[in-house]
Amino acid sequence: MKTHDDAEAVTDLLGVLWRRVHHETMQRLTAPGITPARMRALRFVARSEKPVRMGGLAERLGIVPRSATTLVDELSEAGWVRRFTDPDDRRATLVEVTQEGQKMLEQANRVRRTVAAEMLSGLSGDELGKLRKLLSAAVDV
Amino acid sequence: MKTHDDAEAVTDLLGVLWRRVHHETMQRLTAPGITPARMRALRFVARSEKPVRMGGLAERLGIVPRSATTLVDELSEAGWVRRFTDPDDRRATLVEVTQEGQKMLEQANRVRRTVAAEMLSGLSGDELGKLRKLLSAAVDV
DNA sequence: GACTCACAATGAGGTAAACTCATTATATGC
DNA sequence: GCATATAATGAGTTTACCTCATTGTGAGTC
Repeated sequence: MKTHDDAEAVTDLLGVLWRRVHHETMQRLTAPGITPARMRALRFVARSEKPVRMGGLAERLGIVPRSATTLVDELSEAGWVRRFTDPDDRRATLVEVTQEGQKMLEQANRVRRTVAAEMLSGLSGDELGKLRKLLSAAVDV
Repeated sequence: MKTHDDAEAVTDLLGVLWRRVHHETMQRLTAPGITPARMRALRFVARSEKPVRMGGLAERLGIVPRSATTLVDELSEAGWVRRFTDPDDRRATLVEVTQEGQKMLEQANRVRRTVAAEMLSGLSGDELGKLRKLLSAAVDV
């Protein structure tokens, strides 16, 4: 069954590539407290115009709410985000990026972009675009 | 820079997909002691005709030798592989799969294939083949 | 044959990034 | 006014890696 073989191979390759990107990024992000997961969370918070709810963040990141709590704890500890209770629903907590967070994000993004580009340098710009499309399609099942 | 954007997006998507596959596999592999990483190691050992050295296993899996030691500890604990000293180089340790290991691998492979296929069900067989090719190219830089 | 250097594996300890289960505070439908 | 649902979090665990230091073995040199 060719399709099954391909699916298996793809999942293996995903793991290999993902670990590689993760590891290389960790090597280069020397500033204390920066990790790929935190950056991803910070990026999402920073991109949102309105403050985001914890739950929304978790969903967007594809993790369980409890994990988002820890993530935001860490970002907040570092001074990159601020937490406050939603006045319209006091059960909820909202998160927004700080100026410091904005600044550090820009720095870190340069590293991240470089690593990503290097890791995928075996592909042409065209292939990269195709890869992105295919992965997007796979994610949005 | 379109290429950089694509590269960034791709690395994010890799993470999302990889975690999804990982998590779903863990949910279904009910037999105790099975994890994706162990399966991957076991698969490599089982596929090799000759017993493999620890170092070779590590290299193949893309991890440091010390991590392979732990992995083999676990597989061996579960009775799926056997360790013995290489008679030709007494510094080295060789690993080979046991019958039990073979049996469990076949079982687990069914789950694995199913999960992989489901996770990637948004793609046609053709797209899957393309995705595999692109990822292979990216990995073999 | 002893010495130095390299290599293979592993002990000890650490980190990142998730997870589950149980709990507390708040909202909402009946 | 009460049962039920939802939001976040405390406590504890798991997976899958990592580095650094150590031990045992092999190989080249003098």
